[in-house]
Amino acid sequence: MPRKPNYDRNALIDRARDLFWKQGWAGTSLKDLERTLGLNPGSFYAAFGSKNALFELALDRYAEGGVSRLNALVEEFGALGALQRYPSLVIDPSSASAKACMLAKTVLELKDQEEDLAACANAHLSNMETLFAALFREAQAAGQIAQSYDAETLARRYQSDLLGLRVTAERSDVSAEAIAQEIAESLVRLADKKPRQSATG
Amino acid sequence: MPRKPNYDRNALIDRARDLFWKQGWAGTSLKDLERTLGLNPGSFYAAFGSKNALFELALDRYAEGGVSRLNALVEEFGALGALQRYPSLVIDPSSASAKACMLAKTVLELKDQEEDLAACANAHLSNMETLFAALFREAQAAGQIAQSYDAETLARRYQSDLLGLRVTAERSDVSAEAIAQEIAESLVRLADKKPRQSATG
DNA sequence: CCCTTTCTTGAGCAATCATTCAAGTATATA
DNA sequence: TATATACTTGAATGATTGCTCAAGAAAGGG
Repeated sequence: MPRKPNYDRNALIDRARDLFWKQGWAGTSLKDLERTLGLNPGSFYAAFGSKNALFELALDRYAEGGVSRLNALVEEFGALGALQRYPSLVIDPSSASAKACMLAKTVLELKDQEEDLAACANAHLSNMETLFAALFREAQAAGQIAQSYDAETLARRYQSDLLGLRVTAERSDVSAEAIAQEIAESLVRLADKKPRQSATG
Repeated sequence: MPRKPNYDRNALIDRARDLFWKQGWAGTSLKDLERTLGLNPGSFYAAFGSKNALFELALDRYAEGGVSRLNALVEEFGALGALQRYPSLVIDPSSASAKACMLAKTVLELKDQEEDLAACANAHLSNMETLFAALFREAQAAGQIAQSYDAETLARRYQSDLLGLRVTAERSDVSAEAIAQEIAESLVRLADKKPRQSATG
């Protein structure tokens, strides 16, 4: 009997994700959202409940996108190939509304102010790290990376490099692409060499 | 004839720097500042002019501290020694009010909203990169790093790794220290090996 | 002690914040 | 076509934002 909303909720979440990604949590007012989504306050709150609820949906949507882009690379290029190409993909100027990782931005901005949202972003980052570790293990099983490395350690370092790359990309497109290449090349060097037991102080 | 302020302006800037560092620009209200600095609105505006003006002072102060800590390491351990120790120093839990770089946080938060402040942070980051490059050149002159590397490229990559490390440190103290060690060790490997001309797509 | 100069106080400003809600509008079923 | 059910509208809420300014308090020089 009722009436259907005259908007595509899914598309609205995408647009909200892009806006939050670019402007951050505090930097995005409800007026901004109303304008970008074409929604009046009443409709907005009927659809999403609150600004924070929509932000969490945007985080989930963002993380989803990252995972599926990574999986697409795996299908086409295999585990190691995906790990090598992901850095370049993620700072591709033509792709997204921002370079820096939205999850990292959220943790940095909201750690002290909105624990719940920061925790959500953190969980998504941990999940990505787990995916990376699985890919490193796969590359090891394929003999492309020496068994002597710990996949979890490699994944942590890889994610850290990725986060740095994406911060750098927010500052300068040119030097970022070179760094992305270096990250990819460094993975090749893990094939033969064995890691030392760290003893440096 | 006049009266002297009953506060230490320098100390206030330090405290403001710590607060802005932890909470960000939007996350720090004037009420927060008044409380932390022990200043009423009138005194605050007499002393600093505006919230943004104080934020810029805080950025300068922050950058100053980074430079002088790096220089102290250089005096004690030389160029390469400083580059190796700086990552660990910068995420030392006992040192600072936050792990992530305040300059990077500022760029990420304010790039689209407060161009002037973001540009200021950006300039400080570029300055640090220049310092890193000089240290890499010094290490090359001392025969500790192969001449075939480009010091500017090494500096850019080093800074990017550092930024990633500090974002990671904001999430987990334990894995960050391990990454800091890896960054230090990777510098040693630059001694003998020659870089390939990058040709990977 | 007086006077000038500066600093401190805190009430108050307009603007903006996220959010609510009552009234009006459209639509699918009967 | 009537009715029930949602959705849309937009004015209004109280809280908070960064900031101003007039009035009062303190302290140096004479």
